[in-house]
Amino acid sequence: MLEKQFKPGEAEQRIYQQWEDAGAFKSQPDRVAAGAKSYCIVIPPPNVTGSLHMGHALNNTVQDILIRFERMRGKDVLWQPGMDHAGIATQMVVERQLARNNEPGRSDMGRDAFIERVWEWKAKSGGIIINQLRRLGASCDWSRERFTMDEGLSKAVRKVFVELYEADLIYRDKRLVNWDPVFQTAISDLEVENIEVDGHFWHFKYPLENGETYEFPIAHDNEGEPTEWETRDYISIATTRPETMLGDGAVAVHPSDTRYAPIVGKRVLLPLADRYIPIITDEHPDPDFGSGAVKITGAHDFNDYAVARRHDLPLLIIMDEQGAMAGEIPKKYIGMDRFEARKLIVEDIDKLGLLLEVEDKKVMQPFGDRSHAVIEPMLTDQWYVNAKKLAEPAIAAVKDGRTKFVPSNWDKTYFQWMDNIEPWCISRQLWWGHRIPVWYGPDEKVFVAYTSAEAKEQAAKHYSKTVELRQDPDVLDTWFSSGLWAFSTLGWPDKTPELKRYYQTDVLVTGFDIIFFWVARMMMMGMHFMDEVPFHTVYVHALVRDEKGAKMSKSKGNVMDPLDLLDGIDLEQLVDKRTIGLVKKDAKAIAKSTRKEYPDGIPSFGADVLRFTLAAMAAQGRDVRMSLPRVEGYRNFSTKLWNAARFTQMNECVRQQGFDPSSCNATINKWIAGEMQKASNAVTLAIELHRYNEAASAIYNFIWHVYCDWYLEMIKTVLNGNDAQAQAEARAMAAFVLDQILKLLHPFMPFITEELWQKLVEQGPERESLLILAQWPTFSGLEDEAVDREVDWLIRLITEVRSVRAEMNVPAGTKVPLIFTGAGDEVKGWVKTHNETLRRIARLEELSFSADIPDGAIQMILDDVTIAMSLEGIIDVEAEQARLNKDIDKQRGDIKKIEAKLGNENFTARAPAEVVEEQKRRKSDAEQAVEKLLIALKRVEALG
RNA sequence: GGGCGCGUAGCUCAGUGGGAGAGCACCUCGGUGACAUCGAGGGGGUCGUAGGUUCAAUCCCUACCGCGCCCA
Repeated sequence: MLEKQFKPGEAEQRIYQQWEDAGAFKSQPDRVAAGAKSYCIVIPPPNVTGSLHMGHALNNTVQDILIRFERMRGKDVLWQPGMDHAGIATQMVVERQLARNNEPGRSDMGRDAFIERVWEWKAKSGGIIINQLRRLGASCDWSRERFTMDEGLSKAVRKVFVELYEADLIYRDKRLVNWDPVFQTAISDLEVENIEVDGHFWHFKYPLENGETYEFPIAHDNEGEPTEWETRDYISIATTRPETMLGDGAVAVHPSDTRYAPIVGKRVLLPLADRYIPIITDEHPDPDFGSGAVKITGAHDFNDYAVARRHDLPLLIIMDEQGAMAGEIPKKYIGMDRFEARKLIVEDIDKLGLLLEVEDKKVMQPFGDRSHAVIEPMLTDQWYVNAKKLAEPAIAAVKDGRTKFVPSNWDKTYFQWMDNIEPWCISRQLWWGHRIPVWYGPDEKVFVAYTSAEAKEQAAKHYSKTVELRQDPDVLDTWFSSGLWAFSTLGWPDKTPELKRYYQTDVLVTGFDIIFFWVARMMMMGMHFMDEVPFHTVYVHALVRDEKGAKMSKSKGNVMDPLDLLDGIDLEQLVDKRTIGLVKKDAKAIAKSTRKEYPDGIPSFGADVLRFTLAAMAAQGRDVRMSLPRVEGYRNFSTKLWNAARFTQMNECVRQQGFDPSSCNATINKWIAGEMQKASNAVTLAIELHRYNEAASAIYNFIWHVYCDWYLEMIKTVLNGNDAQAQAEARAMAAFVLDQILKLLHPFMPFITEELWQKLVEQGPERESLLILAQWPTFSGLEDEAVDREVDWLIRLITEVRSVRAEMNVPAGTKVPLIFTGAGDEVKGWVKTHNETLRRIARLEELSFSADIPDGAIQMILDDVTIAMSLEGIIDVEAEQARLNKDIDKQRGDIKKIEAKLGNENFTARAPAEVVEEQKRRKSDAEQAVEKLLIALKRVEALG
């Protein structure tokens, strides 16, 4: 006998172990031999430093739904798991650990020792997330787990680098990059977050050479013509970053800006630096913004860099790798931090009498997404991928539909990025990562090779003698290796059977935030090296937000940890967790709101409930708002299923070997067979279309509102009755449908369904396999229109009786007789057949037929039949009149609306015939109802 | 400035060119041999605003208002 409740905490780990022991997660090549298709998903590799958040939970729930679904459909399924090495993040974690332990830092211990240390860290503390994914129920083939720094994947990386270099698609270049002064490495555009902060706009005077002057307009009339001028011996420039002025190479004005026309070509004195720089014209300055004159600091600003290149201006580097002032600038600033220097430079300019004005201004400032340091544009030598070239086939592949985005509008995002793609800077000044396979000779000649031995060989050939080579100290961007993920994990560059079987993979499931980072790069690499798209479908799911729609973030204190929903957490622990590491003021506010929102902490829901909630809320194109009441609702749903199973068990609903659902005689069994077929088709189709919320709601409704609310209720008569044959049929059918329910629900709620699957064998035949390996249901031919009509009538009758009873205050316990008037043979037959069931469910006494409606009865109209509910004693005449009148009004309202339509010639002439027919049918139904209701009303009035 | 998306019941959200839906919340009744994490019944919406297309618009188109995200 089943326990009273399902206990996820106890069951989940046990069941997961069973799956693994049975090898259920492993791919099944033998299925291919038997004619089945292969199906493959590569996991978006989580970060080795990462831990599970709601986004992962949603992402992996969706993947697991697909994987379990296709596995049950008999495909040879591979869900390829793994992690990426997360260059910056991991290096940061280990460096912090060293600092905390007062151990020698990275540079003190040296490169090899440090890398060894990172591996140690990984072995001990890395990859927490993998176990968290297991907790969620993810059925990845863990025997194939890969890591981007594995030997095989590293080999792939080297091959890709060498081949792209040889194809001129990788090159070295001196360009401006985003420089992270904390990690002292270049980072890509995508790793920069632009955030609006409070800043200032400083206005400086740059004096003209030799005290020259010009007339500058300071007032204008309505037409914009200048009316007043002043004589100036300077040009006014404005900047949000004064410290960069030491590196200015020119002042630029727009060619159409007549105000400055007299001084274009002249020179100004660059204050503090005591250099003369030219005034030039360029399209870049906006005449309407600030003074219209812009200082040009080519080596420290992306826009200025472009201007400097156009005009061949000097690129003066005035900062070092840590963001300290350096280079050919006055001695007093050298070595000073950039923000200190900013203050001092403003002061010094002020002292010179050249500070015009300081404005408060919101400025967009670039921050490193890992270090949160202000990013500096820096002129450095880096390695680049010619992304523009690689993007061409990747763009074409989406244009012609070889890869489809779901929902489809994401292709716009993809195109927008790909069409404007910039060279991809792939070198990073880090130690943790794939070392760039480039060696330099004594004369800086570049040798690109798979190994240092090969490089030496090349060099020996080139120089005709043995020379010392120096390997490039840098490593590659992490995304360079994860861009290969879809084929490197399958064994590429070796020609493995897995590569052949699973590439191209099927669906990529991802959040939109990494379309650029990852999807685009996998598309480019896949097209170039495999000559085929890496996946035919990219399913883009939403962001998980809090219940108010805010992005979850530590600083807002609204983060919901998926594991807390699985295991539960008490209030104090939750408060601690949310406030740790925050400044006091924030911590206090967050503690308060947390206490208010979760006065009892969070109860334990288990993985099934979390998964179902995420699936049910994952409507395409909309964010998921995680709310506790919703989670509770789905917990109740799982309990409902559990109790339904207990019910079948108590009633000896035992599965029958080889049971055929089309073999049933009883209407109700035929009906549930049809409903089961509809539900199974709906779930299947919805998953195929990636409409997970629709799939979830189809199975939810079938279980709760069809199987439990009606089917189980209706067969109780038979189950408790004396007809052994009917009883056997109902038992077998109830058990059979429950089995199908477990299968249909399994991709969403794997644990509870597997548990029931196994526990429901106390009687009946053994299971052939675990549920995870059972066959997905497909049915046809089980629907029967006549049966549906009959059961629909029963349901409407019962609902009507219940409704009227409640409305007329007939006590729930009172059994009342029902008299049918005007019933045809069909209805008479139905009533006879289901007599007992009707009496039990609707709490009725005797069901009889009569030509006359008795006086003093409550009257109901069901199609063409009037049904009287006789009560002992007197009915409330007024209430009954009101009830009937209300219904009449409603029906008449409907009739009026329909008449308006039918009276419109355009409608009858142009609308499809079936639509017109439908309206006519509805009208006559309503008229019939009104007619009967009026008679009923008259009868009641006669009483009064 | 460019792009994407969202305004539907008190809340959270589905949905559809032809009779407005769910869950939660709310109100009433109910300890009835699966289930009170339950059952039965009920109230509640001019589907953001204004135009247009159409026989017909909550749905398609346009504009506007409000909100969110991404990119510059």
